[in-house]
Amino acid sequence: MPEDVSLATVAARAGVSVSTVSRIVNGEMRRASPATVARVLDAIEAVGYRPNPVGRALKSGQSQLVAMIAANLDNPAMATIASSTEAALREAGYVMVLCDTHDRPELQDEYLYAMRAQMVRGYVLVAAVASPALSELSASGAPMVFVTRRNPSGNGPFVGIDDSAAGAAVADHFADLGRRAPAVVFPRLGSSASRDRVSGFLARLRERGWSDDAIIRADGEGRSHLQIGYDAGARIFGGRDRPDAILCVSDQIAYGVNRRALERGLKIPGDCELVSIDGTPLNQWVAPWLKSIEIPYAIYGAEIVAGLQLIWRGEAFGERLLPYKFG
Amino acid sequence: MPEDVSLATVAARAGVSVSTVSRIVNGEMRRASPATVARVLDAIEAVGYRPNPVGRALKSGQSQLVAMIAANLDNPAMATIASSTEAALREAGYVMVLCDTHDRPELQDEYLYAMRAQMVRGYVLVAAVASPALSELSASGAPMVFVTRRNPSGNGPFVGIDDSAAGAAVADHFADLGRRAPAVVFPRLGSSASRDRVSGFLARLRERGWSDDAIIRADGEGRSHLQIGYDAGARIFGGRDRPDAILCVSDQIAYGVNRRALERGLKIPGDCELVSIDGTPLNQWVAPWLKSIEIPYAIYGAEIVAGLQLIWRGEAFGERLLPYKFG
DNA sequence: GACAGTTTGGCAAACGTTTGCCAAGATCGT
DNA sequence: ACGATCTTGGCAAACGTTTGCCAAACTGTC
Repeated sequence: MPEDVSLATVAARAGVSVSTVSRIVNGEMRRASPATVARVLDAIEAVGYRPNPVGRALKSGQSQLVAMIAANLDNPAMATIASSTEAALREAGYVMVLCDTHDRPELQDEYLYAMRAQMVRGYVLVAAVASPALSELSASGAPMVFVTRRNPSGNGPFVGIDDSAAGAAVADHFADLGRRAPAVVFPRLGSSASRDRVSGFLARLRERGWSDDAIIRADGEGRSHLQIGYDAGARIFGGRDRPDAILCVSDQIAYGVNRRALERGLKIPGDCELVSIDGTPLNQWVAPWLKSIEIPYAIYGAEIVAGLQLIWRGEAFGERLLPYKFG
Repeated sequence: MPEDVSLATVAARAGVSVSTVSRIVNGEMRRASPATVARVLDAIEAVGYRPNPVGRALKSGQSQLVAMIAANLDNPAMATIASSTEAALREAGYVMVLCDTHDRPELQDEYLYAMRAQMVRGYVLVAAVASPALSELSASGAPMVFVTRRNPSGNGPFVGIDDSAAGAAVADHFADLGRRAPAVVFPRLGSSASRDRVSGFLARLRERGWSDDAIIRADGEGRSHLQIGYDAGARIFGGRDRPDAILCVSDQIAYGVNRRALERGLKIPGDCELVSIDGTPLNQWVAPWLKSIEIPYAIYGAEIVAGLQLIWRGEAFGERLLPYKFG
């Protein structure tokens, strides 16, 4: 209903100037007598005034918008991160702008420029990829938080898990279970997360007596983790050395590997134990055969926003490693 | 790099006035001599000018923002709609703001007001729920497109499938297969989509000779379709009349029903044929046992944006029913 | 009763645009 | 050579805010 109500509308109704209303709206109550304040507050109520974020942004040089630049929304894990971040931002009075880069650096750059033009308050980069605009922006000191993958150019605030430790935990699990032929499946173009998971896994296996070439490694090309798992599965199950335990660095890779296993008539987890890192809740429903390191994506949003707020206040925010569960 | 470049920067460098630059930026080439145009274009290039969307929005009363108000991002189908819409909007030069209402009317209202304050160009409502602000906004003639669920208050532009026909197609499938005891599982608080799917299914079964009480109906409470399916599954499989074919009005409901079936030791699709309406690509990987009406969510974005553009041009846009595939 | 200090509130500029209007200068027809 | 018309471009207002600064009008003090 309130169509065109601005400070001027309120000011006219309360019989004061625009500046007085503005100050009251912004909580500077000392700048007016109690009587005036009351009159203005009444007027605000009466006409249903709400501050115009655009005018505010123009004047102050920053909007209430926060950009989330994500690599791929079709990935349930990222969708959950997006959803929880959106909720946390709203809670804090901000509005989330969502950009899906499909993992392409040019698109990421286009978005970064567009978002700066929008005077966004901050950037949340989920699984960011290296790109010119990113290093530029990161160097300029813009408020940003990296999620899942660390800043590909330099470092910066990070929210995620201890990927290396997660990989090691899976190695321990395989070893404790008495498995003899462990394997790991990962994307060829690894992010920092993938790499850390794999190297943590390998390092722990070495510590527990495996020789390096006794560990089967299979990577897959492309951006689709489903396809990566499926392709790698072909090589793993087709080779001479059949693994009896496989670490998949993401849920989707595990889905792909499992499909291949099914096609080959293998029993999961009977013939081969499958463990993934992600552990989205959907697994319980559609992939009960899958054991996972569960990453608490649903609380990422709160951590991300807490981090942003620290940065806005000028305080330090290095990294926040969240606890995972091996369920 | 270009930090604070505005029309004024360009104007100063080209030795013309701000207005001239503005007009040229907006393509009004006839308002200046070719020489001037060239000079201005050079200056724009040199300083790396990009129009400030905030200033523009303030002046023109509308931003380049389009609000997507979705019920639940954790649902892969909606995530895909969000992703494809985002891509189509970017293509057309707009920026998507994402709001997740978790199906709650108050939150939806909060968002609608916030988005109007942002002077968004249009609204995309995915699975909208009835709420005061929605009827208000819808009555005010704001540009909006309803997706998946029709406008709960009145009608408006719609993008979706012919839900009733989809339900009927499943009924035909069951009949043709010779199934004798069909069932349907749906959420108690049905959206227009759910209702149409169910009624299309029932109507066709009646046409093909079933009496109304021979058809098993099971609904479930709550917002989680997974849980709805799981709960309904308990009743369906626990009852005396075991169905031999079940229509689940969404993928997630089917996941829930299937889990229950597994727990009861039933073979899907051997003992009972399961068909869902949604058919997200993930099914091929994690639910090969599920037959689906496949809704082309990946092309929703393009249709939605095309619809918005029609509306912006003042042309009519009633509804767009997209073809589904029964795969 | 004069002076300083404090309240209270308004004026006006600024943020980056867009656009109606006006004014020179150029072009043309007669 | 003179008015009519067109071209080219600038001035200034406006969109809704915020905020530095100034000016009344109080309050209190000696």
